[in-house]
Amino acid sequence: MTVGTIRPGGRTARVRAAVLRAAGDALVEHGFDHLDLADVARRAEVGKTTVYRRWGTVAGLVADLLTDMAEQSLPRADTGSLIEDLRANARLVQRTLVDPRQGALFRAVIVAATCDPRAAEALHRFYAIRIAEWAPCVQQAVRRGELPSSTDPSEVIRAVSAPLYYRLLVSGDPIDEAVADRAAEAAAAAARAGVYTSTNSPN
Amino acid sequence: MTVGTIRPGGRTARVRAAVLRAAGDALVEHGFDHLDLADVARRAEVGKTTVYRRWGTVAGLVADLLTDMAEQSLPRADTGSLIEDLRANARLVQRTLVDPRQGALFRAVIVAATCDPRAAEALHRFYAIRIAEWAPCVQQAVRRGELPSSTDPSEVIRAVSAPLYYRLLVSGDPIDEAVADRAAEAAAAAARAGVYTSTNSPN
DNA sequence: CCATTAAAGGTACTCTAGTTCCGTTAGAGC
DNA sequence: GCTCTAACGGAACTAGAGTACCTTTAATGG
Repeated sequence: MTVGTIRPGGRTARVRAAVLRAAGDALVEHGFDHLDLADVARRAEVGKTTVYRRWGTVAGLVADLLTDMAEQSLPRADTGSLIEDLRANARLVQRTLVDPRQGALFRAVIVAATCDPRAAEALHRFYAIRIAEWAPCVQQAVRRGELPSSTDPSEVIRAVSAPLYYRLLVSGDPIDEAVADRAAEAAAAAARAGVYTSTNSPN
Repeated sequence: MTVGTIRPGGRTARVRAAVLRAAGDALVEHGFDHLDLADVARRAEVGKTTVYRRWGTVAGLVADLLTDMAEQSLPRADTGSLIEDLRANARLVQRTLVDPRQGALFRAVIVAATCDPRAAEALHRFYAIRIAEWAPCVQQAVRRGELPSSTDPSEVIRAVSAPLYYRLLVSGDPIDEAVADRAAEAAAAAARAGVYTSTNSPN
């Protein structure tokens, strides 16, 4: 065997999978702070040296967890109506954030992103992917003539999620279906009013 | 002197002020994680035992810092036009989040809130106060007939901030004046469309 | 199937965040 | 201005997160 060969197969991949799963569990239970890499190693039935060598810090581990999460994506809706599509998106986000496990996970990775550049990079890529996945439903609405032609699709999708994350992280207000629906309606109303057109350069 | 007297005056208050200022500086420099209470004590020229005794944990200290921040509030705008008032609010938030010191501080306290119940409580009270301070400009717009009568003022104010915080914490996209203005316009458009009316109970 | 060596595992160690203990300082009441 | 004690300060101590070092396992290429 030649020198310098990388060995991603078999054991290495198995260890990574076990550690990431354990990291998710530990994050949900203890949160981003109070997260002990030795505890993660124990849960994953893996040497703690391995965890420290491969991931180094809690933030590094979370960054890898996010990269892994970005790979599994959910299909977007396509109902033929902008408001219905946006509502579907808003409710998907709402259910995710309200879910005890998923919600805690998202909080944890967002926290990690504010502490570590790699985690931040992974988080931003994650949302860039998610937003790009849903942008087509705005583009279709433009083609159908529901929205101004120069509407920025990403901006509309971001506008749907923003109020939900604001509640999760900032105001702490409850995130129910009514809130999700209002977020979708608000984004649609603003888009229709031309707020998200690229020609709209406010003084 | 009687047993059980509390002594908030003089030294105690001085120590608190010095520690909170030092905590702010340290948060801005190192962030919420990597924050060492011994370091805060050193900066404040105070015994580290004192810091541990009075605040216990990093999260506890940040919670107190937030309580202190909530007390100093900025006056709201009153231009006589909804969109102008909302724009003023959006730009105020934008400048705060973009400012190196303030931005880092806000990130830190939001992170602290996801880790500690007391910090969360303090954060939610902080934003409840800020939102209540700005709600009157929506109420006036309602009185002027710019918005439907049953519009929820708090919801409009939240809608202005949400996209900015979303960028700060989630997507990592830049937060410039144009973004702030768009946030204000979007909130105004949605409000005018009746999205934030209490009678709007989406299926 | 065998040789080679990434990558994992175990143990002993270090270093520092957080605690304990006790002596000192200074604010509140008379 | 004297007393009492809440609150602060310093130093020694403890625990556990993170590191270093060396051994063992198993993936890869021939």
